[in-house]
Amino acid sequence: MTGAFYATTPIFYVNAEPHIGHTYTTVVVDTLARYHRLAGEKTFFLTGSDEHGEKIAEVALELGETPQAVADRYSEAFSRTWQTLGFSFDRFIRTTDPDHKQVVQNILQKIYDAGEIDFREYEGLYCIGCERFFTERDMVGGKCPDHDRPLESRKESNYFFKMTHHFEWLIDYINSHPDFIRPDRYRNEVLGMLREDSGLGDLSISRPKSRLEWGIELPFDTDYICYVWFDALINYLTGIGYPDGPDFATLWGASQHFIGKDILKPHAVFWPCMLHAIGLEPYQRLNVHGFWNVDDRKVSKSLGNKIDPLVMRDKYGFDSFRYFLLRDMAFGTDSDFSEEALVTRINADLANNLGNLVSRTLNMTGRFCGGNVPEPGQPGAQEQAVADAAATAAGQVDAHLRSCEFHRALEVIQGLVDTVNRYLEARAPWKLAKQKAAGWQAHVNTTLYTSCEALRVLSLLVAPFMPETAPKILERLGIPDALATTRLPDDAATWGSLAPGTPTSKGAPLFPRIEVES
RNA sequence: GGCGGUGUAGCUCAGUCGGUUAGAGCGGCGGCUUCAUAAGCCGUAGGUCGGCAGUUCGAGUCUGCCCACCGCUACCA
Repeated sequence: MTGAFYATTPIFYVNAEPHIGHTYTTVVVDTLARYHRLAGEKTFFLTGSDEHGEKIAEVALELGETPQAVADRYSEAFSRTWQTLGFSFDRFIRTTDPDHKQVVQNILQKIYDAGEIDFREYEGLYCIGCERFFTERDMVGGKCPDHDRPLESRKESNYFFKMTHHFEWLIDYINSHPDFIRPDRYRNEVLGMLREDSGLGDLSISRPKSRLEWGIELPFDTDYICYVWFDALINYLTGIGYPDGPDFATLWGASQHFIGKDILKPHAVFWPCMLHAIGLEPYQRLNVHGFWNVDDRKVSKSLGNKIDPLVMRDKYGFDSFRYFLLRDMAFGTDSDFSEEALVTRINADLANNLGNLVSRTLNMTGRFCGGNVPEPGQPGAQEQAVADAAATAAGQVDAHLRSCEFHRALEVIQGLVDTVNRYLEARAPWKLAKQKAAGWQAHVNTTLYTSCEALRVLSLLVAPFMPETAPKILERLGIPDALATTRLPDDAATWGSLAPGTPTSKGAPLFPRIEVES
């Protein structure tokens, strides 16, 4: 086992149902986790739910239930959906988990003892929706612009994490570690946030119990609970056994967070400062992606244009949906989702190209080679070209995945499919089989061996992206358990491991073409 | 107002250190083919590279200004 990979999604606030944004982040991390596992790295994939705070307490009050009961139900909805979609997470953490509570309290006490926390009085206008105080300039017409609800005047004494003391260090760290936050555009934004005139101050990390009881109690003042972000971010440590779990050091040294751009500030500023105060190395990397717009508009409750991943799964198959999400968004930028674009992509890439290549290859293997992987003859220049293309593709997919260029990786895979389709066209085994000229069988055998072997490579390369599809192809190639022993990228780059004589089966179309009524 | 981003073929986008005829996919059109999911292959489609000016032997690719959209941020109200 070489290398390690620890990847996280945000923990999702449990007052909403999973939509395309949550799903995208999780698809990204799932794909990477699967790849790194296939690469033989020690891999841990963490996702979960964020359950404390006023919104949950409010809902509980309205329903006459306990906050815990509300959180249980919402969290269950998330975790069940994630399981149904087949995500390969290693733990679904909840901020109400006992070990998390303990870790948060340990850390609070630790940095309190280190003098990193102040007690201050603060007065201001507060939005329950945002769970934060507003300054005059933040509000629009006396209301919170995001939640369109009146602000409440509050005067509170609270505990503050002396975050600003760490800014100088953080600026230096970001400047000396170019890959700490990527893509670059977000790195620049963070540096902007940290400029002296940005107004970013110390971080309030508590709420008095008189206002809110639903949270983790401060160990040094039982009249207070911990503010949500401080609580939530620490899940990334709890999830892998901080402080002395057996894998903690290894995994933390290989930690990568994946977030949407809306929560850049807590992850790029609060969190590194917290880690610095705790005395831990910063996470290895923060990966920030853009938003999916739907039908050219922002996703919003009022528009009702949320995309439910379960509906997409039932309608198109989740592998196809995953493929679209990863293929049509350049990581970091915003993209547009529409069912029309989804169908176009599925038909072009999956039905017409990949799926059809599987069909024609295995059909001919059945008709012209008795259904078994044929014994190839001496490879010629054409065969060598296909083998070279496969090896090149394996290396490129590896590189692109490691730099979060999923769309590029899938382009490369699609390019390999094109290469094999062109190869078949050039070899035209169906012609040879019909004419039955001298030596036709050897020619056809070599051709179909090459094509079958290319399918084997394609299956491996596609496995992290489409975890349901890859095993289906491998099963038809007669090697259903291949993934269990696969090491990427080498096993995809090494030509010729498909054994002649292996029985194949044609099967139904993997991606039936979707006909749209017009 | 400041900072940053984006603006390239009908659509989605590539275009590294400036260099000969500006590229890909999808769609459209023409042809070939029939093993395959009416799939595949080949060939095409002639876009003032947002606008103007400048630097240069030469700019999509650098500079300035302007326009449009987006993000962050500031201030005024």
